[in-house]
Amino acid sequence: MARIEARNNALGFRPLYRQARDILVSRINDGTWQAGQAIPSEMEIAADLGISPGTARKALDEMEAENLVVRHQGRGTFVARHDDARIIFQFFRLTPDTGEREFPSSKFVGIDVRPASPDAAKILKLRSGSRVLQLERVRSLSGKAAIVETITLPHALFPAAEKLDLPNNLYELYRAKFGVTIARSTEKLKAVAAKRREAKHLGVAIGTPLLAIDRTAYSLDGRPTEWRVSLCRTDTFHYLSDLK
Amino acid sequence: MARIEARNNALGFRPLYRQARDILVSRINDGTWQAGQAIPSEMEIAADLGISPGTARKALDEMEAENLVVRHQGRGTFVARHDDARIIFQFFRLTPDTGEREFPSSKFVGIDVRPASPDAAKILKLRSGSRVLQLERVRSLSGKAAIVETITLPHALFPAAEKLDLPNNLYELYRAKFGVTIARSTEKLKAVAAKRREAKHLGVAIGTPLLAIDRTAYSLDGRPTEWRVSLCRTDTFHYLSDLK
DNA sequence: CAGTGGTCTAGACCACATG
DNA sequence: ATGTGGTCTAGACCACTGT
Repeated sequence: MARIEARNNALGFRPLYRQARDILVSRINDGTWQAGQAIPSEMEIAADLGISPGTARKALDEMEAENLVVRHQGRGTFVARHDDARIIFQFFRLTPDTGEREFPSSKFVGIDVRPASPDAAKILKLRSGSRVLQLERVRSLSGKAAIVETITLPHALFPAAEKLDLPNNLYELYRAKFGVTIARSTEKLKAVAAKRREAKHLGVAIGTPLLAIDRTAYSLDGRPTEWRVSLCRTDTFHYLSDLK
Repeated sequence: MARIEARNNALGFRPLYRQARDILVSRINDGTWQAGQAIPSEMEIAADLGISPGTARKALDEMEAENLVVRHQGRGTFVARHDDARIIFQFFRLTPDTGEREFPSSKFVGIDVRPASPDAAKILKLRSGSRVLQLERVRSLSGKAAIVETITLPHALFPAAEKLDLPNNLYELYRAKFGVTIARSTEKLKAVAAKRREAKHLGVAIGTPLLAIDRTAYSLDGRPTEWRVSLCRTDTFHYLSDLK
């Protein structure tokens, strides 16, 4: 169907399996294959793209390593969903000191559309002054307010989102309603003192040390798509980081 | 040389390439292949183990993903060194807010051998009361004191280490002098208020929010080998975490 | 049983580094 | 020119899931 050139020696050599990966990713990206659905078998993909099964398999190996697909022996290969537990915990690292990892609940305390601040414009690569959607929420773990969070999104990518009933799992919303899949993110962590606003929301004294997480999240096409600043109390929680 | 059984169907099936990986890892672990050295070519390994080159390659793929070896097209495969920049930054995530990542300098301020605290014994899986080596140091980035660090090691694994001249890069020391290779680690992060001791070392006011990093590091054989608590000022630095 | 992904093999050729 | 790792192919068989 979509034959790939094997050789492109001049200055840029892209392996066949990576070209194949890009084609398969674009089919997820453009909605041809929806989250949770099975994609064609390795043999079919190989035939479609005019490559050998081993090469198609290597493309899928990469996509599995990137958490874009999930494979089940004997069943097939499926587009990853953001509500699979392991995908959620890919991004959510705050954990109770005792007990199991847990998905937080959310209460939105602010939703509005405004011109992008210089910081927001820079991080999201927007023209300064273009409109952004700003969400504020308080998240709880084990029934205890743990996180005060400000989320900034390009309004052009999420039109009229401010009129929706916002769910707990935003990344699943981005995908389902706006066709935006968050693939990876970068977080910068600092320790800061609680100011009046967050102290009130979290029920701690002003000046209490909080963990500030400054996250930029990137969609499948590699563009920065969400800016999120989270202030977390860490008296009974911690941020878990595995270095491999 | 060391033939592997292909089939072991009864209740535990271990792929050939993983059995091969384990054999290769043990050769790094026992010092047969030293850090920085080239290991035999894929063809030689395949012949040695009585497997096909593709299977040997897959074993090496895994080891490369685990940062145990580094491959260079046309040159060969080499045992990873902890002084390779990318291996250092695998574990050291504190970064100046402006500018490039940088390796910190160290000044040791305390070295002694003592009975393990209950916490230390639990984390390092030691009998309570067995002896541990405890190191304290202050680390600087861009010439500015940034981290106060307490490192706890099983004394039995690092005999007479307290008499050595301790270098900046401890993981390279562990490997070179004691044959212990640190392969991965887990970090728990919290925001805490500076107490008198760390405030003095870092030149900040008591009560300043600091980032506390509680790291347990595991050696090649999977056993907890080092416990490290780092208190970091994050006014001009941040902890970088990539979520993929 | 058929169909899927997972493992393993065997060999050809390409890209890169070194002598 | 040689040897290394990297890519690609083609096919066999194994393990698992559903019908």
